[in-house]
Amino acid sequence: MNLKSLAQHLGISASTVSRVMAGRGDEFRIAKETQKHILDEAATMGVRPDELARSLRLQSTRTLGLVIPDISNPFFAALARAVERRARALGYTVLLADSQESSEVEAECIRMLLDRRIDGLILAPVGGDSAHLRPLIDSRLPLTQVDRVFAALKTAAVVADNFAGAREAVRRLVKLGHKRIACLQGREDSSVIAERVRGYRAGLSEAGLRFEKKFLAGGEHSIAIAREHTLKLLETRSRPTAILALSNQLALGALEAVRERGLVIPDDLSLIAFDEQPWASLLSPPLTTLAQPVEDMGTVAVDRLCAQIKPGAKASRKALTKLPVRLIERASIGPRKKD
Amino acid sequence: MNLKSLAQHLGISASTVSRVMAGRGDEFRIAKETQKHILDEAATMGVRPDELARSLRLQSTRTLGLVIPDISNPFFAALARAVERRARALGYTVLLADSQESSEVEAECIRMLLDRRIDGLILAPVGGDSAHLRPLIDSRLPLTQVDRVFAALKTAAVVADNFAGAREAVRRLVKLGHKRIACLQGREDSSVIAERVRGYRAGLSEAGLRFEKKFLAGGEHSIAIAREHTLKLLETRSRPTAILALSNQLALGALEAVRERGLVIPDDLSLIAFDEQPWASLLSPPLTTLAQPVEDMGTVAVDRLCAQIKPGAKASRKALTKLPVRLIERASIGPRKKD
DNA sequence: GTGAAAGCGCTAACAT
DNA sequence: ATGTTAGCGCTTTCAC
Repeated sequence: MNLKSLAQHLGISASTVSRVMAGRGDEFRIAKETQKHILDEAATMGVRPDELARSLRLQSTRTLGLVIPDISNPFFAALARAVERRARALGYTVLLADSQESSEVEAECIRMLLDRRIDGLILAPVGGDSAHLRPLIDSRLPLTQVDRVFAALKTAAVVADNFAGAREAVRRLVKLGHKRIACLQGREDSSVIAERVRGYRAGLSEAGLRFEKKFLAGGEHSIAIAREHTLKLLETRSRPTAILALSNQLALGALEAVRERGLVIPDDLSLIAFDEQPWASLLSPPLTTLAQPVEDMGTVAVDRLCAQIKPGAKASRKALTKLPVRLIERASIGPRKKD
Repeated sequence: MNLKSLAQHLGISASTVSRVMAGRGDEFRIAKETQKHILDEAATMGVRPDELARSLRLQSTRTLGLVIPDISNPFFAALARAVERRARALGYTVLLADSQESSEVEAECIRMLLDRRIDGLILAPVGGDSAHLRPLIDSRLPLTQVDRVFAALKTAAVVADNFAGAREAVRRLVKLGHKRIACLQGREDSSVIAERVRGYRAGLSEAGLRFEKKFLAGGEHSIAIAREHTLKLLETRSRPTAILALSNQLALGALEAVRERGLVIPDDLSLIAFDEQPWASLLSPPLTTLAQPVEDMGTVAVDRLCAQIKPGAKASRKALTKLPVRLIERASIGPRKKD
């Protein structure tokens, strides 16, 4: 059932039906009576305009694409939720694609979304190389990067203040007397990790502590790898008295290692982790976290994207929005014990 | 840039270009040379067929819809991931919609997906009433329900064996000597919860234990509510010595309550929870869980859906696929102490 | 106030 | 081996 057959059924033209169904009956001064007729019949017959045909004709889909590296990571799940909610509020639908932490899959996702003529794209890139994003940039599709971003791409971007967050965590640990503070990182080629490491180093430097290479461990976004690296970290002769884990996944790996080694938090080791999670406060002891403003990140990303989509949009909305990170202090950190 | 202009540019007809771009050049015995021409030029000019126009013409979008109640629930996030992966492998794209645990939003999501002419829908209904699904059923769109299902709807469906899982948990607790076993439930009008409660009662009954209403607590899928109900549960004079939490969210609420009351697991209380999570093994003590085969559920749901989409599909693929739940025993359960 | 006709970009039936 | 034509369902310009 489509508009045309509905029109035939009612003995009027498709144009009129189309106009009324688009809610523009008054605008075209179509008789109230005719309007009511159409609307009533459409409702009872369950006729709704075909979005596909509509989009083809209008060359606009009212659809946004969202590409994230891993929907099973709670941070991205929360981000997706926020994006979806905001987009819905603005009348957009979201096409979600999971790049599975792979640039190849990411490229494929983007191609697919482009084929579907999305009106704009929110992208949390996997990281590493950005060569595969060239066609996207060239397509001039409205684009906002979020979380992980390639600064060189000069697109609108929304990130957490990863630098300040990491630095604050280190400051807090320094204040507690820690001098050997390790950092457990993820993929080094991700902007998020790079910024957090920068903040970590800045925190050390402020306190007059030397950055030690052996205290910068990790390199993968995986619980298993994080566990291994932490085990190694805890083996070193003068082992760290505090660890800053740069994501919730990494924190889980670190916690496994700590448990295996039989160490006690915070007596033997203080721990701070990025990403607030429902289970953080339930660990023994409760985990100190750096809460990212994930809800805001999603909302702002949609807003910044839609600002580009609007007809009169300036081409030059390239600014980077940086949102604050909040330290939630719990019992997983404590004063450095003599050692 | 589209096929037509590419055709003009090359001085050949649009049909030929279309046929070659669809990878059917040989089938139509188009000269190898012509094919190469077209493909090369398309590649360098970055021309790709418009999926919108293609879908309109073919009346098929190669798109599946997936509606889940809450993407920020790790169970559904994992499910979405599995569905996406499988669909991609079969050449489908997934449109994901989050119904935000609301039947109204669910109805809206479904309408939106229907408007976009998806080829099939995987639905994890919010639960409660199914009246709003009538138009969906009437549309005769290939449909598979997953996780939560309305049995009355007679569609293909994929669920975990919630009954057996809950029963096994109770059996295990009974074997440890527990007699006062409570159950912390979510929305009672969800088929998942109903089945788990049924399993809980079956487990009690098998052991000759009486079902006590006051030991069946909860009624909402929320950490905060679960905490409150658990607090009440632990206040009762002869309080339970074991609790079965029917989801990971509910377990988190229960754990908060236990911590607040200053009780020790498993000495004062044994705890088993549905849903395996990365943090379950890191709690003190590690949490005994009932792992759902979420990966399989997603995969099978896609397969069952695609079986309906295939041209020669039987209209009558209404069976319910039930996948096994696995008990992962950890230190959060122990023998009943004298009390 | 309403209708007829053209066209969005594609593919398939029917030419040759 | 390739081209011509019609039409998927919609919106919009132009006409009355």
